[in-house]
Amino acid sequence: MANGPVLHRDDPDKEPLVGHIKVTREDWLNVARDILVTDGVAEVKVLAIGTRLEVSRSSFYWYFKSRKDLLSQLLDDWEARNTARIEAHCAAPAATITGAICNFFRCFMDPAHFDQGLDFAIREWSRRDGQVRRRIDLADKARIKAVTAMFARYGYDSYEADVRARILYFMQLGYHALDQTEPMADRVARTRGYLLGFTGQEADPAALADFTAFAESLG
Amino acid sequence: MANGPVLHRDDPDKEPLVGHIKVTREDWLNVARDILVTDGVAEVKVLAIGTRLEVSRSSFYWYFKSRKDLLSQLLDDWEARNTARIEAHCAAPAATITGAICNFFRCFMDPAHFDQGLDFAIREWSRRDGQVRRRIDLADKARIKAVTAMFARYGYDSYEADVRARILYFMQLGYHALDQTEPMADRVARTRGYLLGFTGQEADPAALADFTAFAESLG
DNA sequence: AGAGCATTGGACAAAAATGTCTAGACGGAA
DNA sequence: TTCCGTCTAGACATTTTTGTCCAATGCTCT
Repeated sequence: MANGPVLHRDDPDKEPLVGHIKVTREDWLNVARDILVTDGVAEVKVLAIGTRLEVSRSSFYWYFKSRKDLLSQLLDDWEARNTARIEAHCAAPAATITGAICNFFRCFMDPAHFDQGLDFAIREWSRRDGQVRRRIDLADKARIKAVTAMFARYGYDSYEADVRARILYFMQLGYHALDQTEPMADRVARTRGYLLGFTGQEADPAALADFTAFAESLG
Repeated sequence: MANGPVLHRDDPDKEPLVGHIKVTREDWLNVARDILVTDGVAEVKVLAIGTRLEVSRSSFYWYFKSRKDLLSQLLDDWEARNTARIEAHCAAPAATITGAICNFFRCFMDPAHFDQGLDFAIREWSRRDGQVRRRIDLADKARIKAVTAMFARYGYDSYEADVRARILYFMQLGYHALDQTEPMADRVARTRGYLLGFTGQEADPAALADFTAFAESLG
């Protein structure tokens, strides 16, 4: 999607090349990012990108040292795009926590503000690459910190703000991280609070005891 | 992980081949599944599997027509494993809905009952393959139907059971589906109920109005 | 118009991955 | 033991993808 420029075509018999527009480094990056999002990192191939840009692979190696170099720059690009957006939206003023949460949602709804597909694709990529994984983890920490601060602004104490931030953030992102190292007990405990509230049983101490016993039995 | 058999080695100077155990179709399938889970479908390569099994690629083509054929059989295998387990756990008897939800959780905690990594890997795979996507969609429908029936057994009406089933199911699986076609308004509306309950503001009509207006403004 | 740089095409090489074919090893049945 | 069906190694062919090199083209500036 969304790679504007049509490119250098010097077939002698074709168009006289009036609107000749060169393929830029950004063009390569844009197409690469699109393929990363739709097909995964394994499909980000030099020839495929070049074909879509209607140029040979040669010019790729003008802008990038290698395929590996391209992937690295793709990561830099993502880092500069998404995390700062979330932080900004969380910091936006609102009269109530409800309004602030709406602000948070808005961030994810405008592709100009946040590319959800890109975030997803890189999260998937991180599963197979330790380097990428480390950068994702740092980004998540920074983002959750921002959401926590948002809740804290409306009077939630440290613990309450943190739990709400994590659930809100992971509900929205789809909890793709799926941290296999996190003990199941923690996930149950965290989910417990939500379920009790949602099922309208928060006043029922028996149900709370059930869940608590269950979570502790996992230790 | 977990590929027991060591294999045919007929180096004349090595071991006399006493415990000769052949590589079976299941061995190929097991290693392929493991690679699918840890590295994604793109990394499921004939040579890689063969190396891990310590046989040449030749015998692969004895059991499978092609790489494509292997992937197809991997899908069949997954279908037979996971969905039925969820349905069984949801149908298990429990005194209260709280207990039933605990049963549901247990299903995901025992790798013998449900391979979460496999489910995740295939969900990811489905993003790039329409055929796979269709099978995942059918599986999700069947599973949510089972969870809905579970809530219904404890007195929730049709709508309430369905909403709770979806949230419980997707919270647990991590909402990997991330259906891009589902309107954002629907997601907000669905999440709204949760958030209102969780933040303890369900008694606040102003907050409810805020969310409702927001969801409707997305029309 | 000419010089110089940025960019590109196309030829070449090499690596990685799939698939085919054949000879042969192994074990069980005749 | 011999024979046959099952399974495997290794050679060969092909396709896909990456990376290198160099000549040539178009643009910009003079």
